[in-house]
Amino acid sequence: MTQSSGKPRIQSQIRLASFLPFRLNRLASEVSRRISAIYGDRYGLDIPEWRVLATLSSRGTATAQAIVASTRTHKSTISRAVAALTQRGLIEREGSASDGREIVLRLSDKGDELMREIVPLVLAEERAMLNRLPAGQRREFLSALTRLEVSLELDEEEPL
Amino acid sequence: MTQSSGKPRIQSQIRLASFLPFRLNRLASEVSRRISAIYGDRYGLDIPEWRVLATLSSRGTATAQAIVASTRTHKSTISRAVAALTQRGLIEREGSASDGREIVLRLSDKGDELMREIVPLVLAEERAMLNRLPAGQRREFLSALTRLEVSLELDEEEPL
DNA sequence: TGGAACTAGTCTCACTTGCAACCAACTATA
DNA sequence: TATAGTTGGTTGCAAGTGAGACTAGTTCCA
Repeated sequence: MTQSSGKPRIQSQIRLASFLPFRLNRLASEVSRRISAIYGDRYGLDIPEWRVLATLSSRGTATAQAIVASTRTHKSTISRAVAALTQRGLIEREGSASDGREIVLRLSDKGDELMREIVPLVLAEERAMLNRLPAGQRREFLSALTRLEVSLELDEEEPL
Repeated sequence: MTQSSGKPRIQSQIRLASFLPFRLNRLASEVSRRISAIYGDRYGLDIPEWRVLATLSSRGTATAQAIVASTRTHKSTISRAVAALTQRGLIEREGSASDGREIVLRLSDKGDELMREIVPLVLAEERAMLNRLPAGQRREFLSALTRLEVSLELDEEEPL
């Protein structure tokens, strides 16, 4: 009665299994789970902490605000991650000369060593997942991803 | 010093902007945000509630356990969503004849009407996002998604 | 038939995170 | 140089969620 009769003009049933946001969330959380198992279990970092370290590893220095903007993570979350990492001696904070409100962050030697250890493991796991796709499809997938990001304006990030 | 000298054999720097889990999470949350704005703002449903309704709309009836399995959502989350939806009169609970522990769930008339109203809006928004990709790339993207799901074993769902 | 092992669903607890209020420091305008 | 508005960062609070204990009901098998 629901769909076999009458005018099926409008799709009024939905299947979660083929519904884009559901699929993306499920995939993203599985991929994150596998990656964060590396830095989480072995090194006791959570996702926000990892993002801070990765940003600093990539940029050298950054303010909390810059990390907020580039990771699209809430500033209170970043603030807490920064506090925890400082506590553990993995990053260093230094007042900015030009703006007394800002605090410039950088990896400590200890943090830098840690990242040199973790990053190759994490990138290897990322590669292993992407390699489940044949090369052509992998390229297409990544370029579609890029196009969606641009189109949804997710890529507004200051260049390094 | 870090990368311009010596052996760059191993990649020890990371750029979040090109890091798969980061990109997937960001995309998934943006896509979810846009879709859930529809059923959230206008109809006061959260994501777990939406998942329950969508599953029931698609299957007709289901137990909480079946919804847990097919949505990969924690059973306590589903339990709360079911309670809220029952409270609002959108779904009905009926003890199972064959198994006294189970409760069979189905949309109420009110819930069915609601879904007939929401689903076309939601699907239109999903289509609008996918249509930002040209047809060929869209196909490739979706089939890569499927392949990743299979490969990561995310698709173990009972058939309808 | 009488446990032992298992399953469906609820509930409590702890943890994470977003919101929003807040403080301190900066900028612009008069 | 006083004042209003803005911005960087922190913190208290509340909401949402997962882990896991718990209850009730079922299945299995001696």
